[in-house]
Amino acid sequence: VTDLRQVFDDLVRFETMLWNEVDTRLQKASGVTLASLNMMLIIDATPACRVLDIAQGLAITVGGASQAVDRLEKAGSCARGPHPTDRRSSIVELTGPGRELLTRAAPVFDEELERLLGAPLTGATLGQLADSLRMLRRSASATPAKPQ
Amino acid sequence: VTDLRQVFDDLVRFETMLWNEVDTRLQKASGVTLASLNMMLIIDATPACRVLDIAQGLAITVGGASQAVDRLEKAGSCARGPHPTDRRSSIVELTGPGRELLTRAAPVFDEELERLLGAPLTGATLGQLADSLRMLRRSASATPAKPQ
DNA sequence: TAAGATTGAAATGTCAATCTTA
DNA sequence: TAAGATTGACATTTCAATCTTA
Repeated sequence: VTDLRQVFDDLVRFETMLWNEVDTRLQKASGVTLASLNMMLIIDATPACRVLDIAQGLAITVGGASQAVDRLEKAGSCARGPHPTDRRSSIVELTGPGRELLTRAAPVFDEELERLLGAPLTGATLGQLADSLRMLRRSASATPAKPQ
Repeated sequence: VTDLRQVFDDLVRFETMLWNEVDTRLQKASGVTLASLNMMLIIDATPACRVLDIAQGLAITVGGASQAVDRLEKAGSCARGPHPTDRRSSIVELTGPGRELLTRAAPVFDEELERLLGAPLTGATLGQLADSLRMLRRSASATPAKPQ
């Protein structure tokens, strides 16, 4: 049988190393943090993106997402606008400079992912890993400790 | 070909959800944070454990590990003692209450791992996941962005 | 000089309380 | 009442500077 503690350990430690290395490289090459890039990718991919959508996309709390938007907005990479049908919400959009930054940083991001995630595994093994992680994520989303 | 951004996303988000759910359950059931439990497991498993060993085991910086030991020591779960051959170092050991806490919290930890990691996957799939993560972790350790 | 460790400041997340609008 | 969002207090990590000993 598989040692679940070992799997947990390898998962958490690899995620930490992966995040830190990509983040370091990204800041040196493009001046963006990985957290910012991640958020910009979500904003870019979500039509009429709300703060709540960012929170769910990043798997962080709404409060944390609101503060993250503050920082990205202060940096000039995104802006809040009025929501057309719900005045409790704002629409978060990338600014011109934000879009530029995203265009510049994305290739660096992809290079690092290839180096740390793609290169060490064969195509078939990587495909199995992708399937397992997608399954685990969906399963965890469906079975929260705090229901509702 | 596999979408590496999607793999990265699923990996990071699942890790976040897994960590937060296990942490919440652990605090309610045993009054320990997952960060503390993780550190106590390393201290328990490492003979003559130094702060540096904890940093490497958790994949965090030495500064962060030093502060983490401060907190665990303040909580009464571990203690620094003199290193027998190197006076720059300390030896970190679990106290009696720390060992008790570890004994009480470990089963809760294992239950949560089974629920969120073991149950959603078949035995064979889980075994492949374990192999891939071990490989990726070793690979990332061997190819740091900052050499040495 | 280098290695192990500590410290303070800055960044980023959680949580709980609160505000506004559905 | 509930949902979306904001805010302030707190926790934990990184980074850089510093201290002590090899």
